[in-house]
Amino acid sequence: MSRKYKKMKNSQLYKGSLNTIIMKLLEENGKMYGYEITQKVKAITQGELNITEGALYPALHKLEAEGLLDVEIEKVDNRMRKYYKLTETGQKENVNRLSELEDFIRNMQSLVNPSPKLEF
Amino acid sequence: MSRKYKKMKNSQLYKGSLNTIIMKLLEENGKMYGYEITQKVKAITQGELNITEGALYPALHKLEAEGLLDVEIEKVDNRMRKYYKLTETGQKENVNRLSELEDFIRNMQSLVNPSPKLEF
DNA sequence: CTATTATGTATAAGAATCTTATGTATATTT
DNA sequence: AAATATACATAAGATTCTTATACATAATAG
Repeated sequence: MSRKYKKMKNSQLYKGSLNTIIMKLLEENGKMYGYEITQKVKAITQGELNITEGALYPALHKLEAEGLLDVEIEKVDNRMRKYYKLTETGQKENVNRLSELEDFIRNMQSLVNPSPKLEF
Repeated sequence: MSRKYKKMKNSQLYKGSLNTIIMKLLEENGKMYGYEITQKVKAITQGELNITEGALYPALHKLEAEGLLDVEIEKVDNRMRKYYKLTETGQKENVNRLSELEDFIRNMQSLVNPSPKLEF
């Protein structure tokens, strides 16, 4: 019964980007555990994106089930940690997803920031 | 019984961005009808993002119900068109959403393209 | 010292958004 | 004459997320 009310309400825009974020962070850091990922994301985005456990853990389990992540359990200070890292398949898939993300960002910028109409 | 198979499977990344896209296009073009929006988006993204009717029409109806869009029916060539435009509230809300989108893009770039670690 | 907060994982119920599949109808092109 | 393009609409199911719990230990605050 800890877990104080944390009203986060991330922008809907982040919906669908969690898997890509997880995989990119794992690529970058080698291995990470769930709680560490939430803290890292919060730090990088200066508190703007707060990944909830209810979203994170199912996502990690799914990526593992799909063979994109490997898990390795450690016990630190008597507390359990599940370290995740990309499998080889995961590394290949990560390349695709980052490429998709670049396309996505480029397309969103085209939509929102159209090249100005030329005046004659 | 037309409707040829159109397998689109947009990247999950676009999930959550439809409302923002709609409102931005309406701000830019004054008024648009549904089908026009799908074609415009396809053109701008060079075919990479294909908005489905099953997503678009419910989204338009919801934005209208929320008071962000106004609708105006016209008949062109004996075919119905429902033109949508931003209400005043919608214009204000659009500013917020575009600002959220900028933050989102910035954050995603930070996550994916971190500033290189300095070496000493 | 005891209550809260931080660290750490997990799942279930429900909301929100989207894909896929239809349905209806007219205009245009093949 | 048939297929495609234009134009709207909704329902079923999938996916992803929020919110609310649950359990457990370590560290900090009052």
